[in-house]
Amino acid sequence: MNFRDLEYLIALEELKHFRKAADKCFVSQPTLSGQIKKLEDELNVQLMERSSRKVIFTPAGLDIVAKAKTILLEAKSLKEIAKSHNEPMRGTLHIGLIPTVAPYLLPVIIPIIKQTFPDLELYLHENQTHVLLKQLEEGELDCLLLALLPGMESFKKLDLYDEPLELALSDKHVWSSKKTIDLNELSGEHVLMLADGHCLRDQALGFCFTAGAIEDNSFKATSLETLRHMISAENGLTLLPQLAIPINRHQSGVKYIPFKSPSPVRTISLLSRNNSARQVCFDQLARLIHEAVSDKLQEY
Amino acid sequence: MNFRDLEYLIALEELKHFRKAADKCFVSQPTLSGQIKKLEDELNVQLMERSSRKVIFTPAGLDIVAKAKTILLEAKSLKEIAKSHNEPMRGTLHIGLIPTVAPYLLPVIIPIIKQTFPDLELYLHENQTHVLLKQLEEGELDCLLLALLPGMESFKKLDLYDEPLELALSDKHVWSSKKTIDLNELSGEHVLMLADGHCLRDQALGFCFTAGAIEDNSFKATSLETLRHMISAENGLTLLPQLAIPINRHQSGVKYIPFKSPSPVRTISLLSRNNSARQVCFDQLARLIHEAVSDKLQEY
DNA sequence: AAAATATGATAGACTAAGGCTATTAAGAAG
DNA sequence: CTTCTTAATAGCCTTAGTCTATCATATTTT
Repeated sequence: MNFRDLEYLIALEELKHFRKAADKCFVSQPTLSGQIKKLEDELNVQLMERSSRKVIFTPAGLDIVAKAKTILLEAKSLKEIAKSHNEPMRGTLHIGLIPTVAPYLLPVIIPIIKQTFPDLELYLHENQTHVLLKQLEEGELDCLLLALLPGMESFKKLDLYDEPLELALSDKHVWSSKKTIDLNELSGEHVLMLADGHCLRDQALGFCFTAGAIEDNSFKATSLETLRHMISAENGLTLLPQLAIPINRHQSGVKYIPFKSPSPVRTISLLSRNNSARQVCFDQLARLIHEAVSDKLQEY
Repeated sequence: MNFRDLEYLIALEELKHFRKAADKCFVSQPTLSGQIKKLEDELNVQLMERSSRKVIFTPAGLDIVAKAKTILLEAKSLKEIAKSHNEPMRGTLHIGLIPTVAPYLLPVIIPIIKQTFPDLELYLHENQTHVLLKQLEEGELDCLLLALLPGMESFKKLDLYDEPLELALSDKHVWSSKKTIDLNELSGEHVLMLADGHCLRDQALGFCFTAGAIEDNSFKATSLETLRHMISAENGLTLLPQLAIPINRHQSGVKYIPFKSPSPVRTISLLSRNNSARQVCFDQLARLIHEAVSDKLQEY
């Protein structure tokens, strides 16, 4: 049995005439005759009576024509589904983000995405890098927005923006009035850090180690916001990414000082599976995010 | 697109593995790969991501798998429908009967048919011969139960029973105490007849003409029951088929006298289109009716 | 009654779709 | 670096589906 056979059958029921039905299906009369016969053999039912004057459908034939019609409708609907999925900026998209990116990046990009791609239905998953990578690999997520680190080479990468880190300190701190600061000045200083597992912790630790700074082991923050409050309360120091910093670099008792060039920086990228079907979608999304964040970072 | 392709796709979604899915479908892995690829090309959507380690379905793929499943279910249901029609003694049957047969034959056969073939749904259509023949030809009726007449050769015929005609007369009539009568005794007698169009009228007229009897033109009955009442009221004569006659041959002021051999007789047959799909059904039905009526006629 | 017409079935050849085996290519794992 | 796994590719073969031409049958016309 065959979609084509069902079409032949339906045409025949409609026209009650082999040659006319064959014409309608753009095949020869013997072809249609043969396929109808084949269908009858396969179903082991006589679908119609033929004579040189009339084609009379049996009850079986009529029942089967009715069912055939619903099948062809379903098949058409399947093609419609395929067509609707053809538009790349449509449908659901599961995006993974790391906690040091999500709360600061999303307010910048979500409104623009919603406006530009209204048919895109976003699901946002906040998790640490290693979890996200696993979920991406398993197909639970479609793409990730995170800081690029070694070990991500097996994924397709689209760079979005380079985000400088700045020094955050209490406005009571002796350095609080500095306009800029050199990374090496941190030498010997105690710096507060995020908890294990946050990639920003590892990156910040790297910069601090190079500069000769020391991690303050008395406290490990579980989020940037906690870290920020600790700076204000404990008169400590830390590194924060620029998007987490208010434009005027002074808020709630915390001051933010940019580093002199070369500033410590992290690269935020869009990661997807190498063979993902939605590269077109990701390309467009990456370009949009790149532009939106460039505009925003320019303000600093 | 193809039912087989959809099966391949569903197996692949279930197993997430080309070779295993191919095994499940009893084809080689390259065959399945190729058909899936063909399906993707045809639908112009990527249905899954392949890597040497994983098969991850796209949202499009999942949607299409879901639809494919419903299509295959419908296809299965179509085959079920075919199968159910395969049983010959099942389903609807439109039977045409003539008015001089229906009221006397049906009480004899309907209970037995219902009991023997409970899955047969009967629709009974009472009409005169020429109407029935047209309806049979057009496919509106499946078979006819009627008196065999010339001009029915183009249909498939199954003889059911030969029904003798008997003489009906008032129990006040001088002949009313006769045990039997010879057809030739009707010579010169006035006989009441059915109205035009009833085949029994033509048959009875034939016998009477041969015997030298004369039609009483003052009255033409529209049914056998009217005719019977007229006999009682007018002291007339007529011929009635045996099934319309009470067993004891005397009821409501009418007596019935069988003819001496050779008795006038009509043949009741089952007619169907030569190429009807339900010959098996008709054969069985005919045999059942033949037996039931033989038993009944034996009682006279 | 014979010829013409209409209509579905059959025969035989051709094409293309679908299938197989063998091999390749690309990742992943040891 | 090699081995293993797994999907893709190449090349060949079989079969299903198609076509044209013709036949068989029934109906209508002459």
